[in-house]
Amino acid sequence: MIGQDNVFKSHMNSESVFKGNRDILRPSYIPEQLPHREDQIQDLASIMVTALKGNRPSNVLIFGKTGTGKTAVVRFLEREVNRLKRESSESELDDEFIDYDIERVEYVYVNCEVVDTHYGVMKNIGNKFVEEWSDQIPFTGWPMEKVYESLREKIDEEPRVVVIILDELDKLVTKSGDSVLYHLSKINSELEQSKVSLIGISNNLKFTEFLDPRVKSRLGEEKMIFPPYDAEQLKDILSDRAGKAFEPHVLGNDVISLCSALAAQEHGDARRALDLLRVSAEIADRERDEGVSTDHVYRAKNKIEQDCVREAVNTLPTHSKLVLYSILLMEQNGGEKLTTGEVYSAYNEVAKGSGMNPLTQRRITDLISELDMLGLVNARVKSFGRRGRTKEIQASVPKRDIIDLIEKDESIEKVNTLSVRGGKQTKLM
DNA sequence: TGTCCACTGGAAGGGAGGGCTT
DNA sequence: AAGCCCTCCCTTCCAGTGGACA
Repeated sequence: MIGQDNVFKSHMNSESVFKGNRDILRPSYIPEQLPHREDQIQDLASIMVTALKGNRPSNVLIFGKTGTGKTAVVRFLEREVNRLKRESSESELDDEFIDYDIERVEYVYVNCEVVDTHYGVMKNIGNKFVEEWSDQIPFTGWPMEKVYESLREKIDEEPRVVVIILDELDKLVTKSGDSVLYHLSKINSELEQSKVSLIGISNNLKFTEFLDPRVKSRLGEEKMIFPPYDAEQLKDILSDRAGKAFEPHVLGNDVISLCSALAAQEHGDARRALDLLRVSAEIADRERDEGVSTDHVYRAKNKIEQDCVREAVNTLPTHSKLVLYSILLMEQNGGEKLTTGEVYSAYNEVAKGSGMNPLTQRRITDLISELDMLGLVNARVKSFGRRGRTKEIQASVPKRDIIDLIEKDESIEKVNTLSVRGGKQTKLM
């Protein structure tokens, strides 16, 4: 029941620039057409069509930067196969598919950024073929060999062609090595009824260097490289989606061009372009503006960047937060280009002040490297000759904002900034 | 040219925490 | 309950390093 003065009421009745489903502007949405990826779709379809005939398609490795449509193309084909399967079960298939064995094709999608352990990947694949909860592989507890055996048996229960999509595969390999790929790429020799084909998706061309040569050759039977989109192509993609997502005449003249141009500067990232357009419209909506203007786009750009940093900081483990906090406090007190030793001393004080046992310096060097990888600090190794060799560390986030954000964390005690000196520290060891 | 500093970063291993098996 | 497995986070140990300086 929505009462007379319910807080949502005024918002529910307000006009929106969106025509309805705003998920159309989310990168995960797969549209009916993928502009400027027709060639890639055809290439991949020509490999995957083998599966529809009941044979094993070659394994495929797909490379390309973020937002170049790799996942979209693969999932597009998955959807097409599922559509054929549906039509086939309802006997509505065209005659040309009469000789095909479409209902025996199964797709399994695993995002290795989310599931990044051997066990997790095997478990996820195996459980796709289980309906009963009690038959599921548990999320921990089994030896690897048993998980693999169970996965193999489940796949081989009936004759089928299983296409396993491993998205963000480089994340799995750099974190947990190539043993999953080793097992999956040789699984066909142990299957009696079924066949397995792998599609690996990665935005890092070099990750195959970490692979065992046998795995590398089995996995890379076919390779595809997705080029970045240029500004014109991004414009087509955005126009296509905007037509479905917005009421007519809502978008200002240059809104789509600007979103495309900004995203093209960042290696042609369509995901970025879509986010920009969506957030711009959300800002316009929130301010009850009737249309989206380029001003909204610039503000959306800032908002996305800020949200990214805040999200990254918020999800840091406590000790990483303490390290970042120490760096920011030292910089605020006049320190610049800090060394690992200086940061460690400051961190020691901050950790003790918060009632925590400080970690070792070895561990802190790893945490600093992680902060560097996240783009929250800039750390590079520099030699000072006789004065040693160490990292030179600088924060690359807005100091005051992030200090405030970290101080909101209950487990971290606000530190009297005067106690953490900028510049050279006296050693506490 | 050799020394030396202040680390870097790899390797190995411990232990806690999740959960299964017997 | 005891024994096992896997993952994560961490410590300990230590060889290696770039370049200023004697």
